Amino acid sequence: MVPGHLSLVPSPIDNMSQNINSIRGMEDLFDPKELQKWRWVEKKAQEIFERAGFQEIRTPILEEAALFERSVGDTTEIVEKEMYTLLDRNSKKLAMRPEGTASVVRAFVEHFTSHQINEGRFYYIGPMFRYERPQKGRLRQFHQVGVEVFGVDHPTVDAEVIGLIYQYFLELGVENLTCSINSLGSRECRERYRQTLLEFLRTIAPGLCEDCIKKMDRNPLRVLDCKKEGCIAATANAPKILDSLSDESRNHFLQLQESLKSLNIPFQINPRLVRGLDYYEKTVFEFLSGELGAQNSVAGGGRYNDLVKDLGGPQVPAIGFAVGIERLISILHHEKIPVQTKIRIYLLGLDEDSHQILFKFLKPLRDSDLIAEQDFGPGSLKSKMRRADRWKADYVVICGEEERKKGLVVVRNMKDQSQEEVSLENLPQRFLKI
RNA sequence: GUGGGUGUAGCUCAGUUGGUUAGAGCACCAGGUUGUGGCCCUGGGGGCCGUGGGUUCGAGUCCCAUCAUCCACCCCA
Repeated sequence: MVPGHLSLVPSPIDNMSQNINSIRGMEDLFDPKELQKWRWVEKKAQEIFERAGFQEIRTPILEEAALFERSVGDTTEIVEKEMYTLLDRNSKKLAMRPEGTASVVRAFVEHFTSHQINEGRFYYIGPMFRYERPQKGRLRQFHQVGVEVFGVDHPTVDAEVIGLIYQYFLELGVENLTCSINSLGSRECRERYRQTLLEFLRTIAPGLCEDCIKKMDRNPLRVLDCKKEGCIAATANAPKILDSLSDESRNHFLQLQESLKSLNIPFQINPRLVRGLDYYEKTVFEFLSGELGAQNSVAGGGRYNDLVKDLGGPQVPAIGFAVGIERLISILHHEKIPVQTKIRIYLLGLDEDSHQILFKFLKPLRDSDLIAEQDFGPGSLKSKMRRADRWKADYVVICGEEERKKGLVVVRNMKDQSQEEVSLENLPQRFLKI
């Protein structure tokens, strides 16, 4: 170390013995049962959304930070406080995506609208990143499945989209969800409402909490979202956004309700529902679970008719939503998950020569769509059998000196404990008839 | 960023008013037939008691700091 220089970084030697652990709020997934749920959730999403004419899209995790500043909004919590940003080697400011919509819109503008294709239906599955304090239902790396529909501004499409999530939950067997909807109106309605609300809030400001007073001028709508009793009471008589809607927006909202009813989707109107992302307008919605603790929102979304244009594309209306996979999985208790029932075969040799003989069968067995593993480990037959059992083998193929002399192997059925001798030539076929 | 709870074996946790070599269950390993798993029995390995300071003759136990984790606020999926 250079004398006179303070080293803030521990020397490599100090570091040597220190374990490196996963970053807070980011998890390793390796529990087979948990992963089974993940696959099920992902598979169902593919099925349902592809049946509804959506195509998958995979966008990069890293984007220019400006993308999110311009879409999600640079005064939102997500962008202000929670975004993972970094400078690349050219000092370009990048961000790990905190949500999916912005990237999909960026890609849509880049690859579709540039060729006069102004409609499209996309779905995505992938990790999102937000620098928050982890707690129940909240991680720093979490995963979402989401969909975006570009090209139509029609309430029936809103209902279709909400219906798709509803069906998704239904087919996964998730219960106890409530769907809340609201309308923020078009940009014009929203601006008009902002003014009336602001005027109202000023008159009741003394009754609001500190946070709300701070929020008031920057984003007055969010005051309505405050969960403090005092604020809820103080704003009880606040002008309702639904009263500020233009005729067009109001009709849109009413038609949406009609469509939802005809689809038999239960919903409630929550006039205080305001989403934390700036790009929403008109329809917003959210699915809440009663089993999640404080972070009870499993899915949320809304319409964003001006975002495509804001990001440099033509005026293309759109609507989308995202489902939180971790939250979804945590309320997915009753496993209706179809289990894989392939036969598991454990090849167990007792000496080197037997290993060689069995090894010849390993690939053929796997090629016949069976799950096969060979034991090369140390130990007695007893301990090898223990391993086979722990591995949940259906059959164990045993080969030792005795078998080698006779040119056969012993096949043990682990369930009924029966054993039979099978000649080497017949070994792969032995399992095909099961 | 703010508040509260918790950090002892791979996992779930005991650990008395500070007092010898720190415990249990599960898991793991070995043995109980010289070549046969689960159940049972016996034995075994494995802990700088999160980390760093302090008080004390003596700290897993008390004090301070720090880190991690969980829950809540905030915000969101």
